[in-house]
Amino acid sequence: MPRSKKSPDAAPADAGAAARTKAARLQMADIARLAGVSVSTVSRALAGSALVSEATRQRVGELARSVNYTINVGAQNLRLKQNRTISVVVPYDPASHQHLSDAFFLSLIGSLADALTERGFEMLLSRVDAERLDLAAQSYEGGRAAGLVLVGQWHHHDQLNELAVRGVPLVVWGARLPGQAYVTVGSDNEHGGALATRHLLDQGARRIAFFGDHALPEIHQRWLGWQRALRAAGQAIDPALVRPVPFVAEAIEREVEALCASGTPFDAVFAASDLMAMTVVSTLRRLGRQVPADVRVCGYDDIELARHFHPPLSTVRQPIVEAGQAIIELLLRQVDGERVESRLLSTTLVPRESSGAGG
Amino acid sequence: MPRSKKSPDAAPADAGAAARTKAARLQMADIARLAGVSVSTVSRALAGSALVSEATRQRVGELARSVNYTINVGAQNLRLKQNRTISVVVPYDPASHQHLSDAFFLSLIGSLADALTERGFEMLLSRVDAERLDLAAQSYEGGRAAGLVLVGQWHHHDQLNELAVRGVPLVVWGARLPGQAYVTVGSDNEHGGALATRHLLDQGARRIAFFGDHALPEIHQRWLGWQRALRAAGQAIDPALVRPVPFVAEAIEREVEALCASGTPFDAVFAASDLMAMTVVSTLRRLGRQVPADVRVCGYDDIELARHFHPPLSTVRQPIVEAGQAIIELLLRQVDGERVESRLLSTTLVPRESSGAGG
DNA sequence: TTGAAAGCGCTAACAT
DNA sequence: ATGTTAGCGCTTTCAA
Repeated sequence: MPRSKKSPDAAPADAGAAARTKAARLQMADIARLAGVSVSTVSRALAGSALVSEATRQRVGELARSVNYTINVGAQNLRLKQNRTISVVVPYDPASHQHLSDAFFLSLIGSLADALTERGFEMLLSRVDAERLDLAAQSYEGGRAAGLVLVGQWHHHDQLNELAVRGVPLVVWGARLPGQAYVTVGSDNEHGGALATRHLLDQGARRIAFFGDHALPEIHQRWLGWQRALRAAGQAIDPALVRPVPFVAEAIEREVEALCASGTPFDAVFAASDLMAMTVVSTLRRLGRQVPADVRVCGYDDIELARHFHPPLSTVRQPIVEAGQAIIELLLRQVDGERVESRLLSTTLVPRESSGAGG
Repeated sequence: MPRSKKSPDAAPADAGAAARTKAARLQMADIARLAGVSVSTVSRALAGSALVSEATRQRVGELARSVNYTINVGAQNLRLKQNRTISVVVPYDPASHQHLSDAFFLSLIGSLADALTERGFEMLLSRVDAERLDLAAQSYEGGRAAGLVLVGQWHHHDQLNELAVRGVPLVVWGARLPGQAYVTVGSDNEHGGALATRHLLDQGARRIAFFGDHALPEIHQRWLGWQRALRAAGQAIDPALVRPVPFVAEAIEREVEALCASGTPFDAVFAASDLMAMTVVSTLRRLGRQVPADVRVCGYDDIELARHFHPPLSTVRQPIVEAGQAIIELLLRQVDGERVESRLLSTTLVPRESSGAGG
């Protein structure tokens, strides 16, 4: 005996299937029936079309609202081949499988969310193994997102280039690199590094250690800035003062201990991030060195807590809100088919007490 | 002259329309053509169906991979009426129109992202005016998300109840309240408040001020814990020591100044969040009061930076990773049609130097 | 001003 | 083992 023509598919017997929709949600046909008009009319009314009489538009609109009907955006997108979703991807290092935790990135995500919300876009947030960045493009390829934001460039210049060449609308938060086909937004890391270093010199420091993993593009540029400022001041670059260290509290603590134990004299630290600077300060203090009296410290990022730290942390501000806005602007312009250039955001020095500045 | 039957719609002349897809993405029909099979076969092959020969499955799979084809999840969801997306909503106070910035909430979002990624779900992140929480349900009603997480309860008990009654799968991070139809996950705020307070008493404090807006449910419960611990110690509750203050740095600073200026003696502060505690500490220091020598301070949350603060901040830990896991677990069980109970996560005291503990 | 009907990209019954 | 076909919820042409 043939099934009813209305249901070509078997009634789902797998009642417990994960993520299966429960109670059927209202749809346009329901509203149409309730309003006594056709679905086309409902569609037009809800879209505010002038093709529908004022009265009908009102009636349909109110009806929809009163029963909490919301248009099915998936179906709408499918039909319209459009899409107001942006996928924000945070690559993670599979080795450290670190959780999303750095205050700076978290804030950046907040500012991206704000920038998207302002423009009526939605944000799809996901984490992806940094070795499998090609996966990041799936939400685009699958039509789920109109474009991609990658928060953090890591070592994956080539994979990113490939995505861009493939035509994926993409903006990466990170450093501008030679031979780069993708669009980046980032702060002027080299300038920022130089600002911090010159400031420490101005405060009387003569032996400034650099803390940070300069294999990463952004950190590398901050390191170049450090070198440039030292050279400009006529100082030699002492390799013993370069302390490559990942963004991991334990590693930072060990590195501070190692530096102190090494006997290499130093009277200042420029750390590649505020979080790192704070860890450096607390470790120095534990080892009996005063900040800023014995060691002047400057960080990078200017996260919210920097000014409440003790001593208040001198740092280089990366303009987070502006960053979120710029990333989204450049991305949406790409989505519209425009060709856009990478953007370098200006950094500013925020001198506070940890470097012996102000009070 | 009639148009070709293949294109019932006008060719989009609005080339610049925002968020319009550019170059047509590959679809199943393309793969089918390239592989010389029907779309059904491609669909089955990609789904790993046993109904397709091993050879074909391989061939189709490789072909799809080689051309970066990804299934259109929107269309798939529409057809399957399923959905592996969860909408995470952060309500914001329209008055302060504060940006997403508190480290605790940001970390919680990170842990939600992790919990969802683990389970193969995607996360849609959005901010919504706290007065219009009904909007939060739209992503569910519109079939865009299988369920909702609300990060922060604020004053909107009633609106939340309404959502729950309407059958929206929903989990709220916040306090468990009487007459609550929705599911919450939150830390045991009253116990946490009592823990902190008793700890301060144990450290010798006798006049403990409470900082926080106890009109908010979670803070209210921490405040109750404070009261309970004081009573248990046989202390009177001095209203002058209750300092209701919002989570805004300037307001906190002013409140500390006011308390100091008031002449009301106090030798400890229990602050409703770590961020607040840090601001309190830095303000006290500016006013010449030593922490912990003159004033012992304890916070709430145990954000990452608490232990690197100076002095390292005593606090009550809310288990963030566990929170993210619990929220997602309870939500997905609701999505599966199960009825679930709210969950109270245990809090633990983390004594550090700001309260005069350890070293 | 409205409705009927086709089709967005996919899946699955049904027919081979 | 594979193809044909209907239809998920929506928008828009075309016809009235």
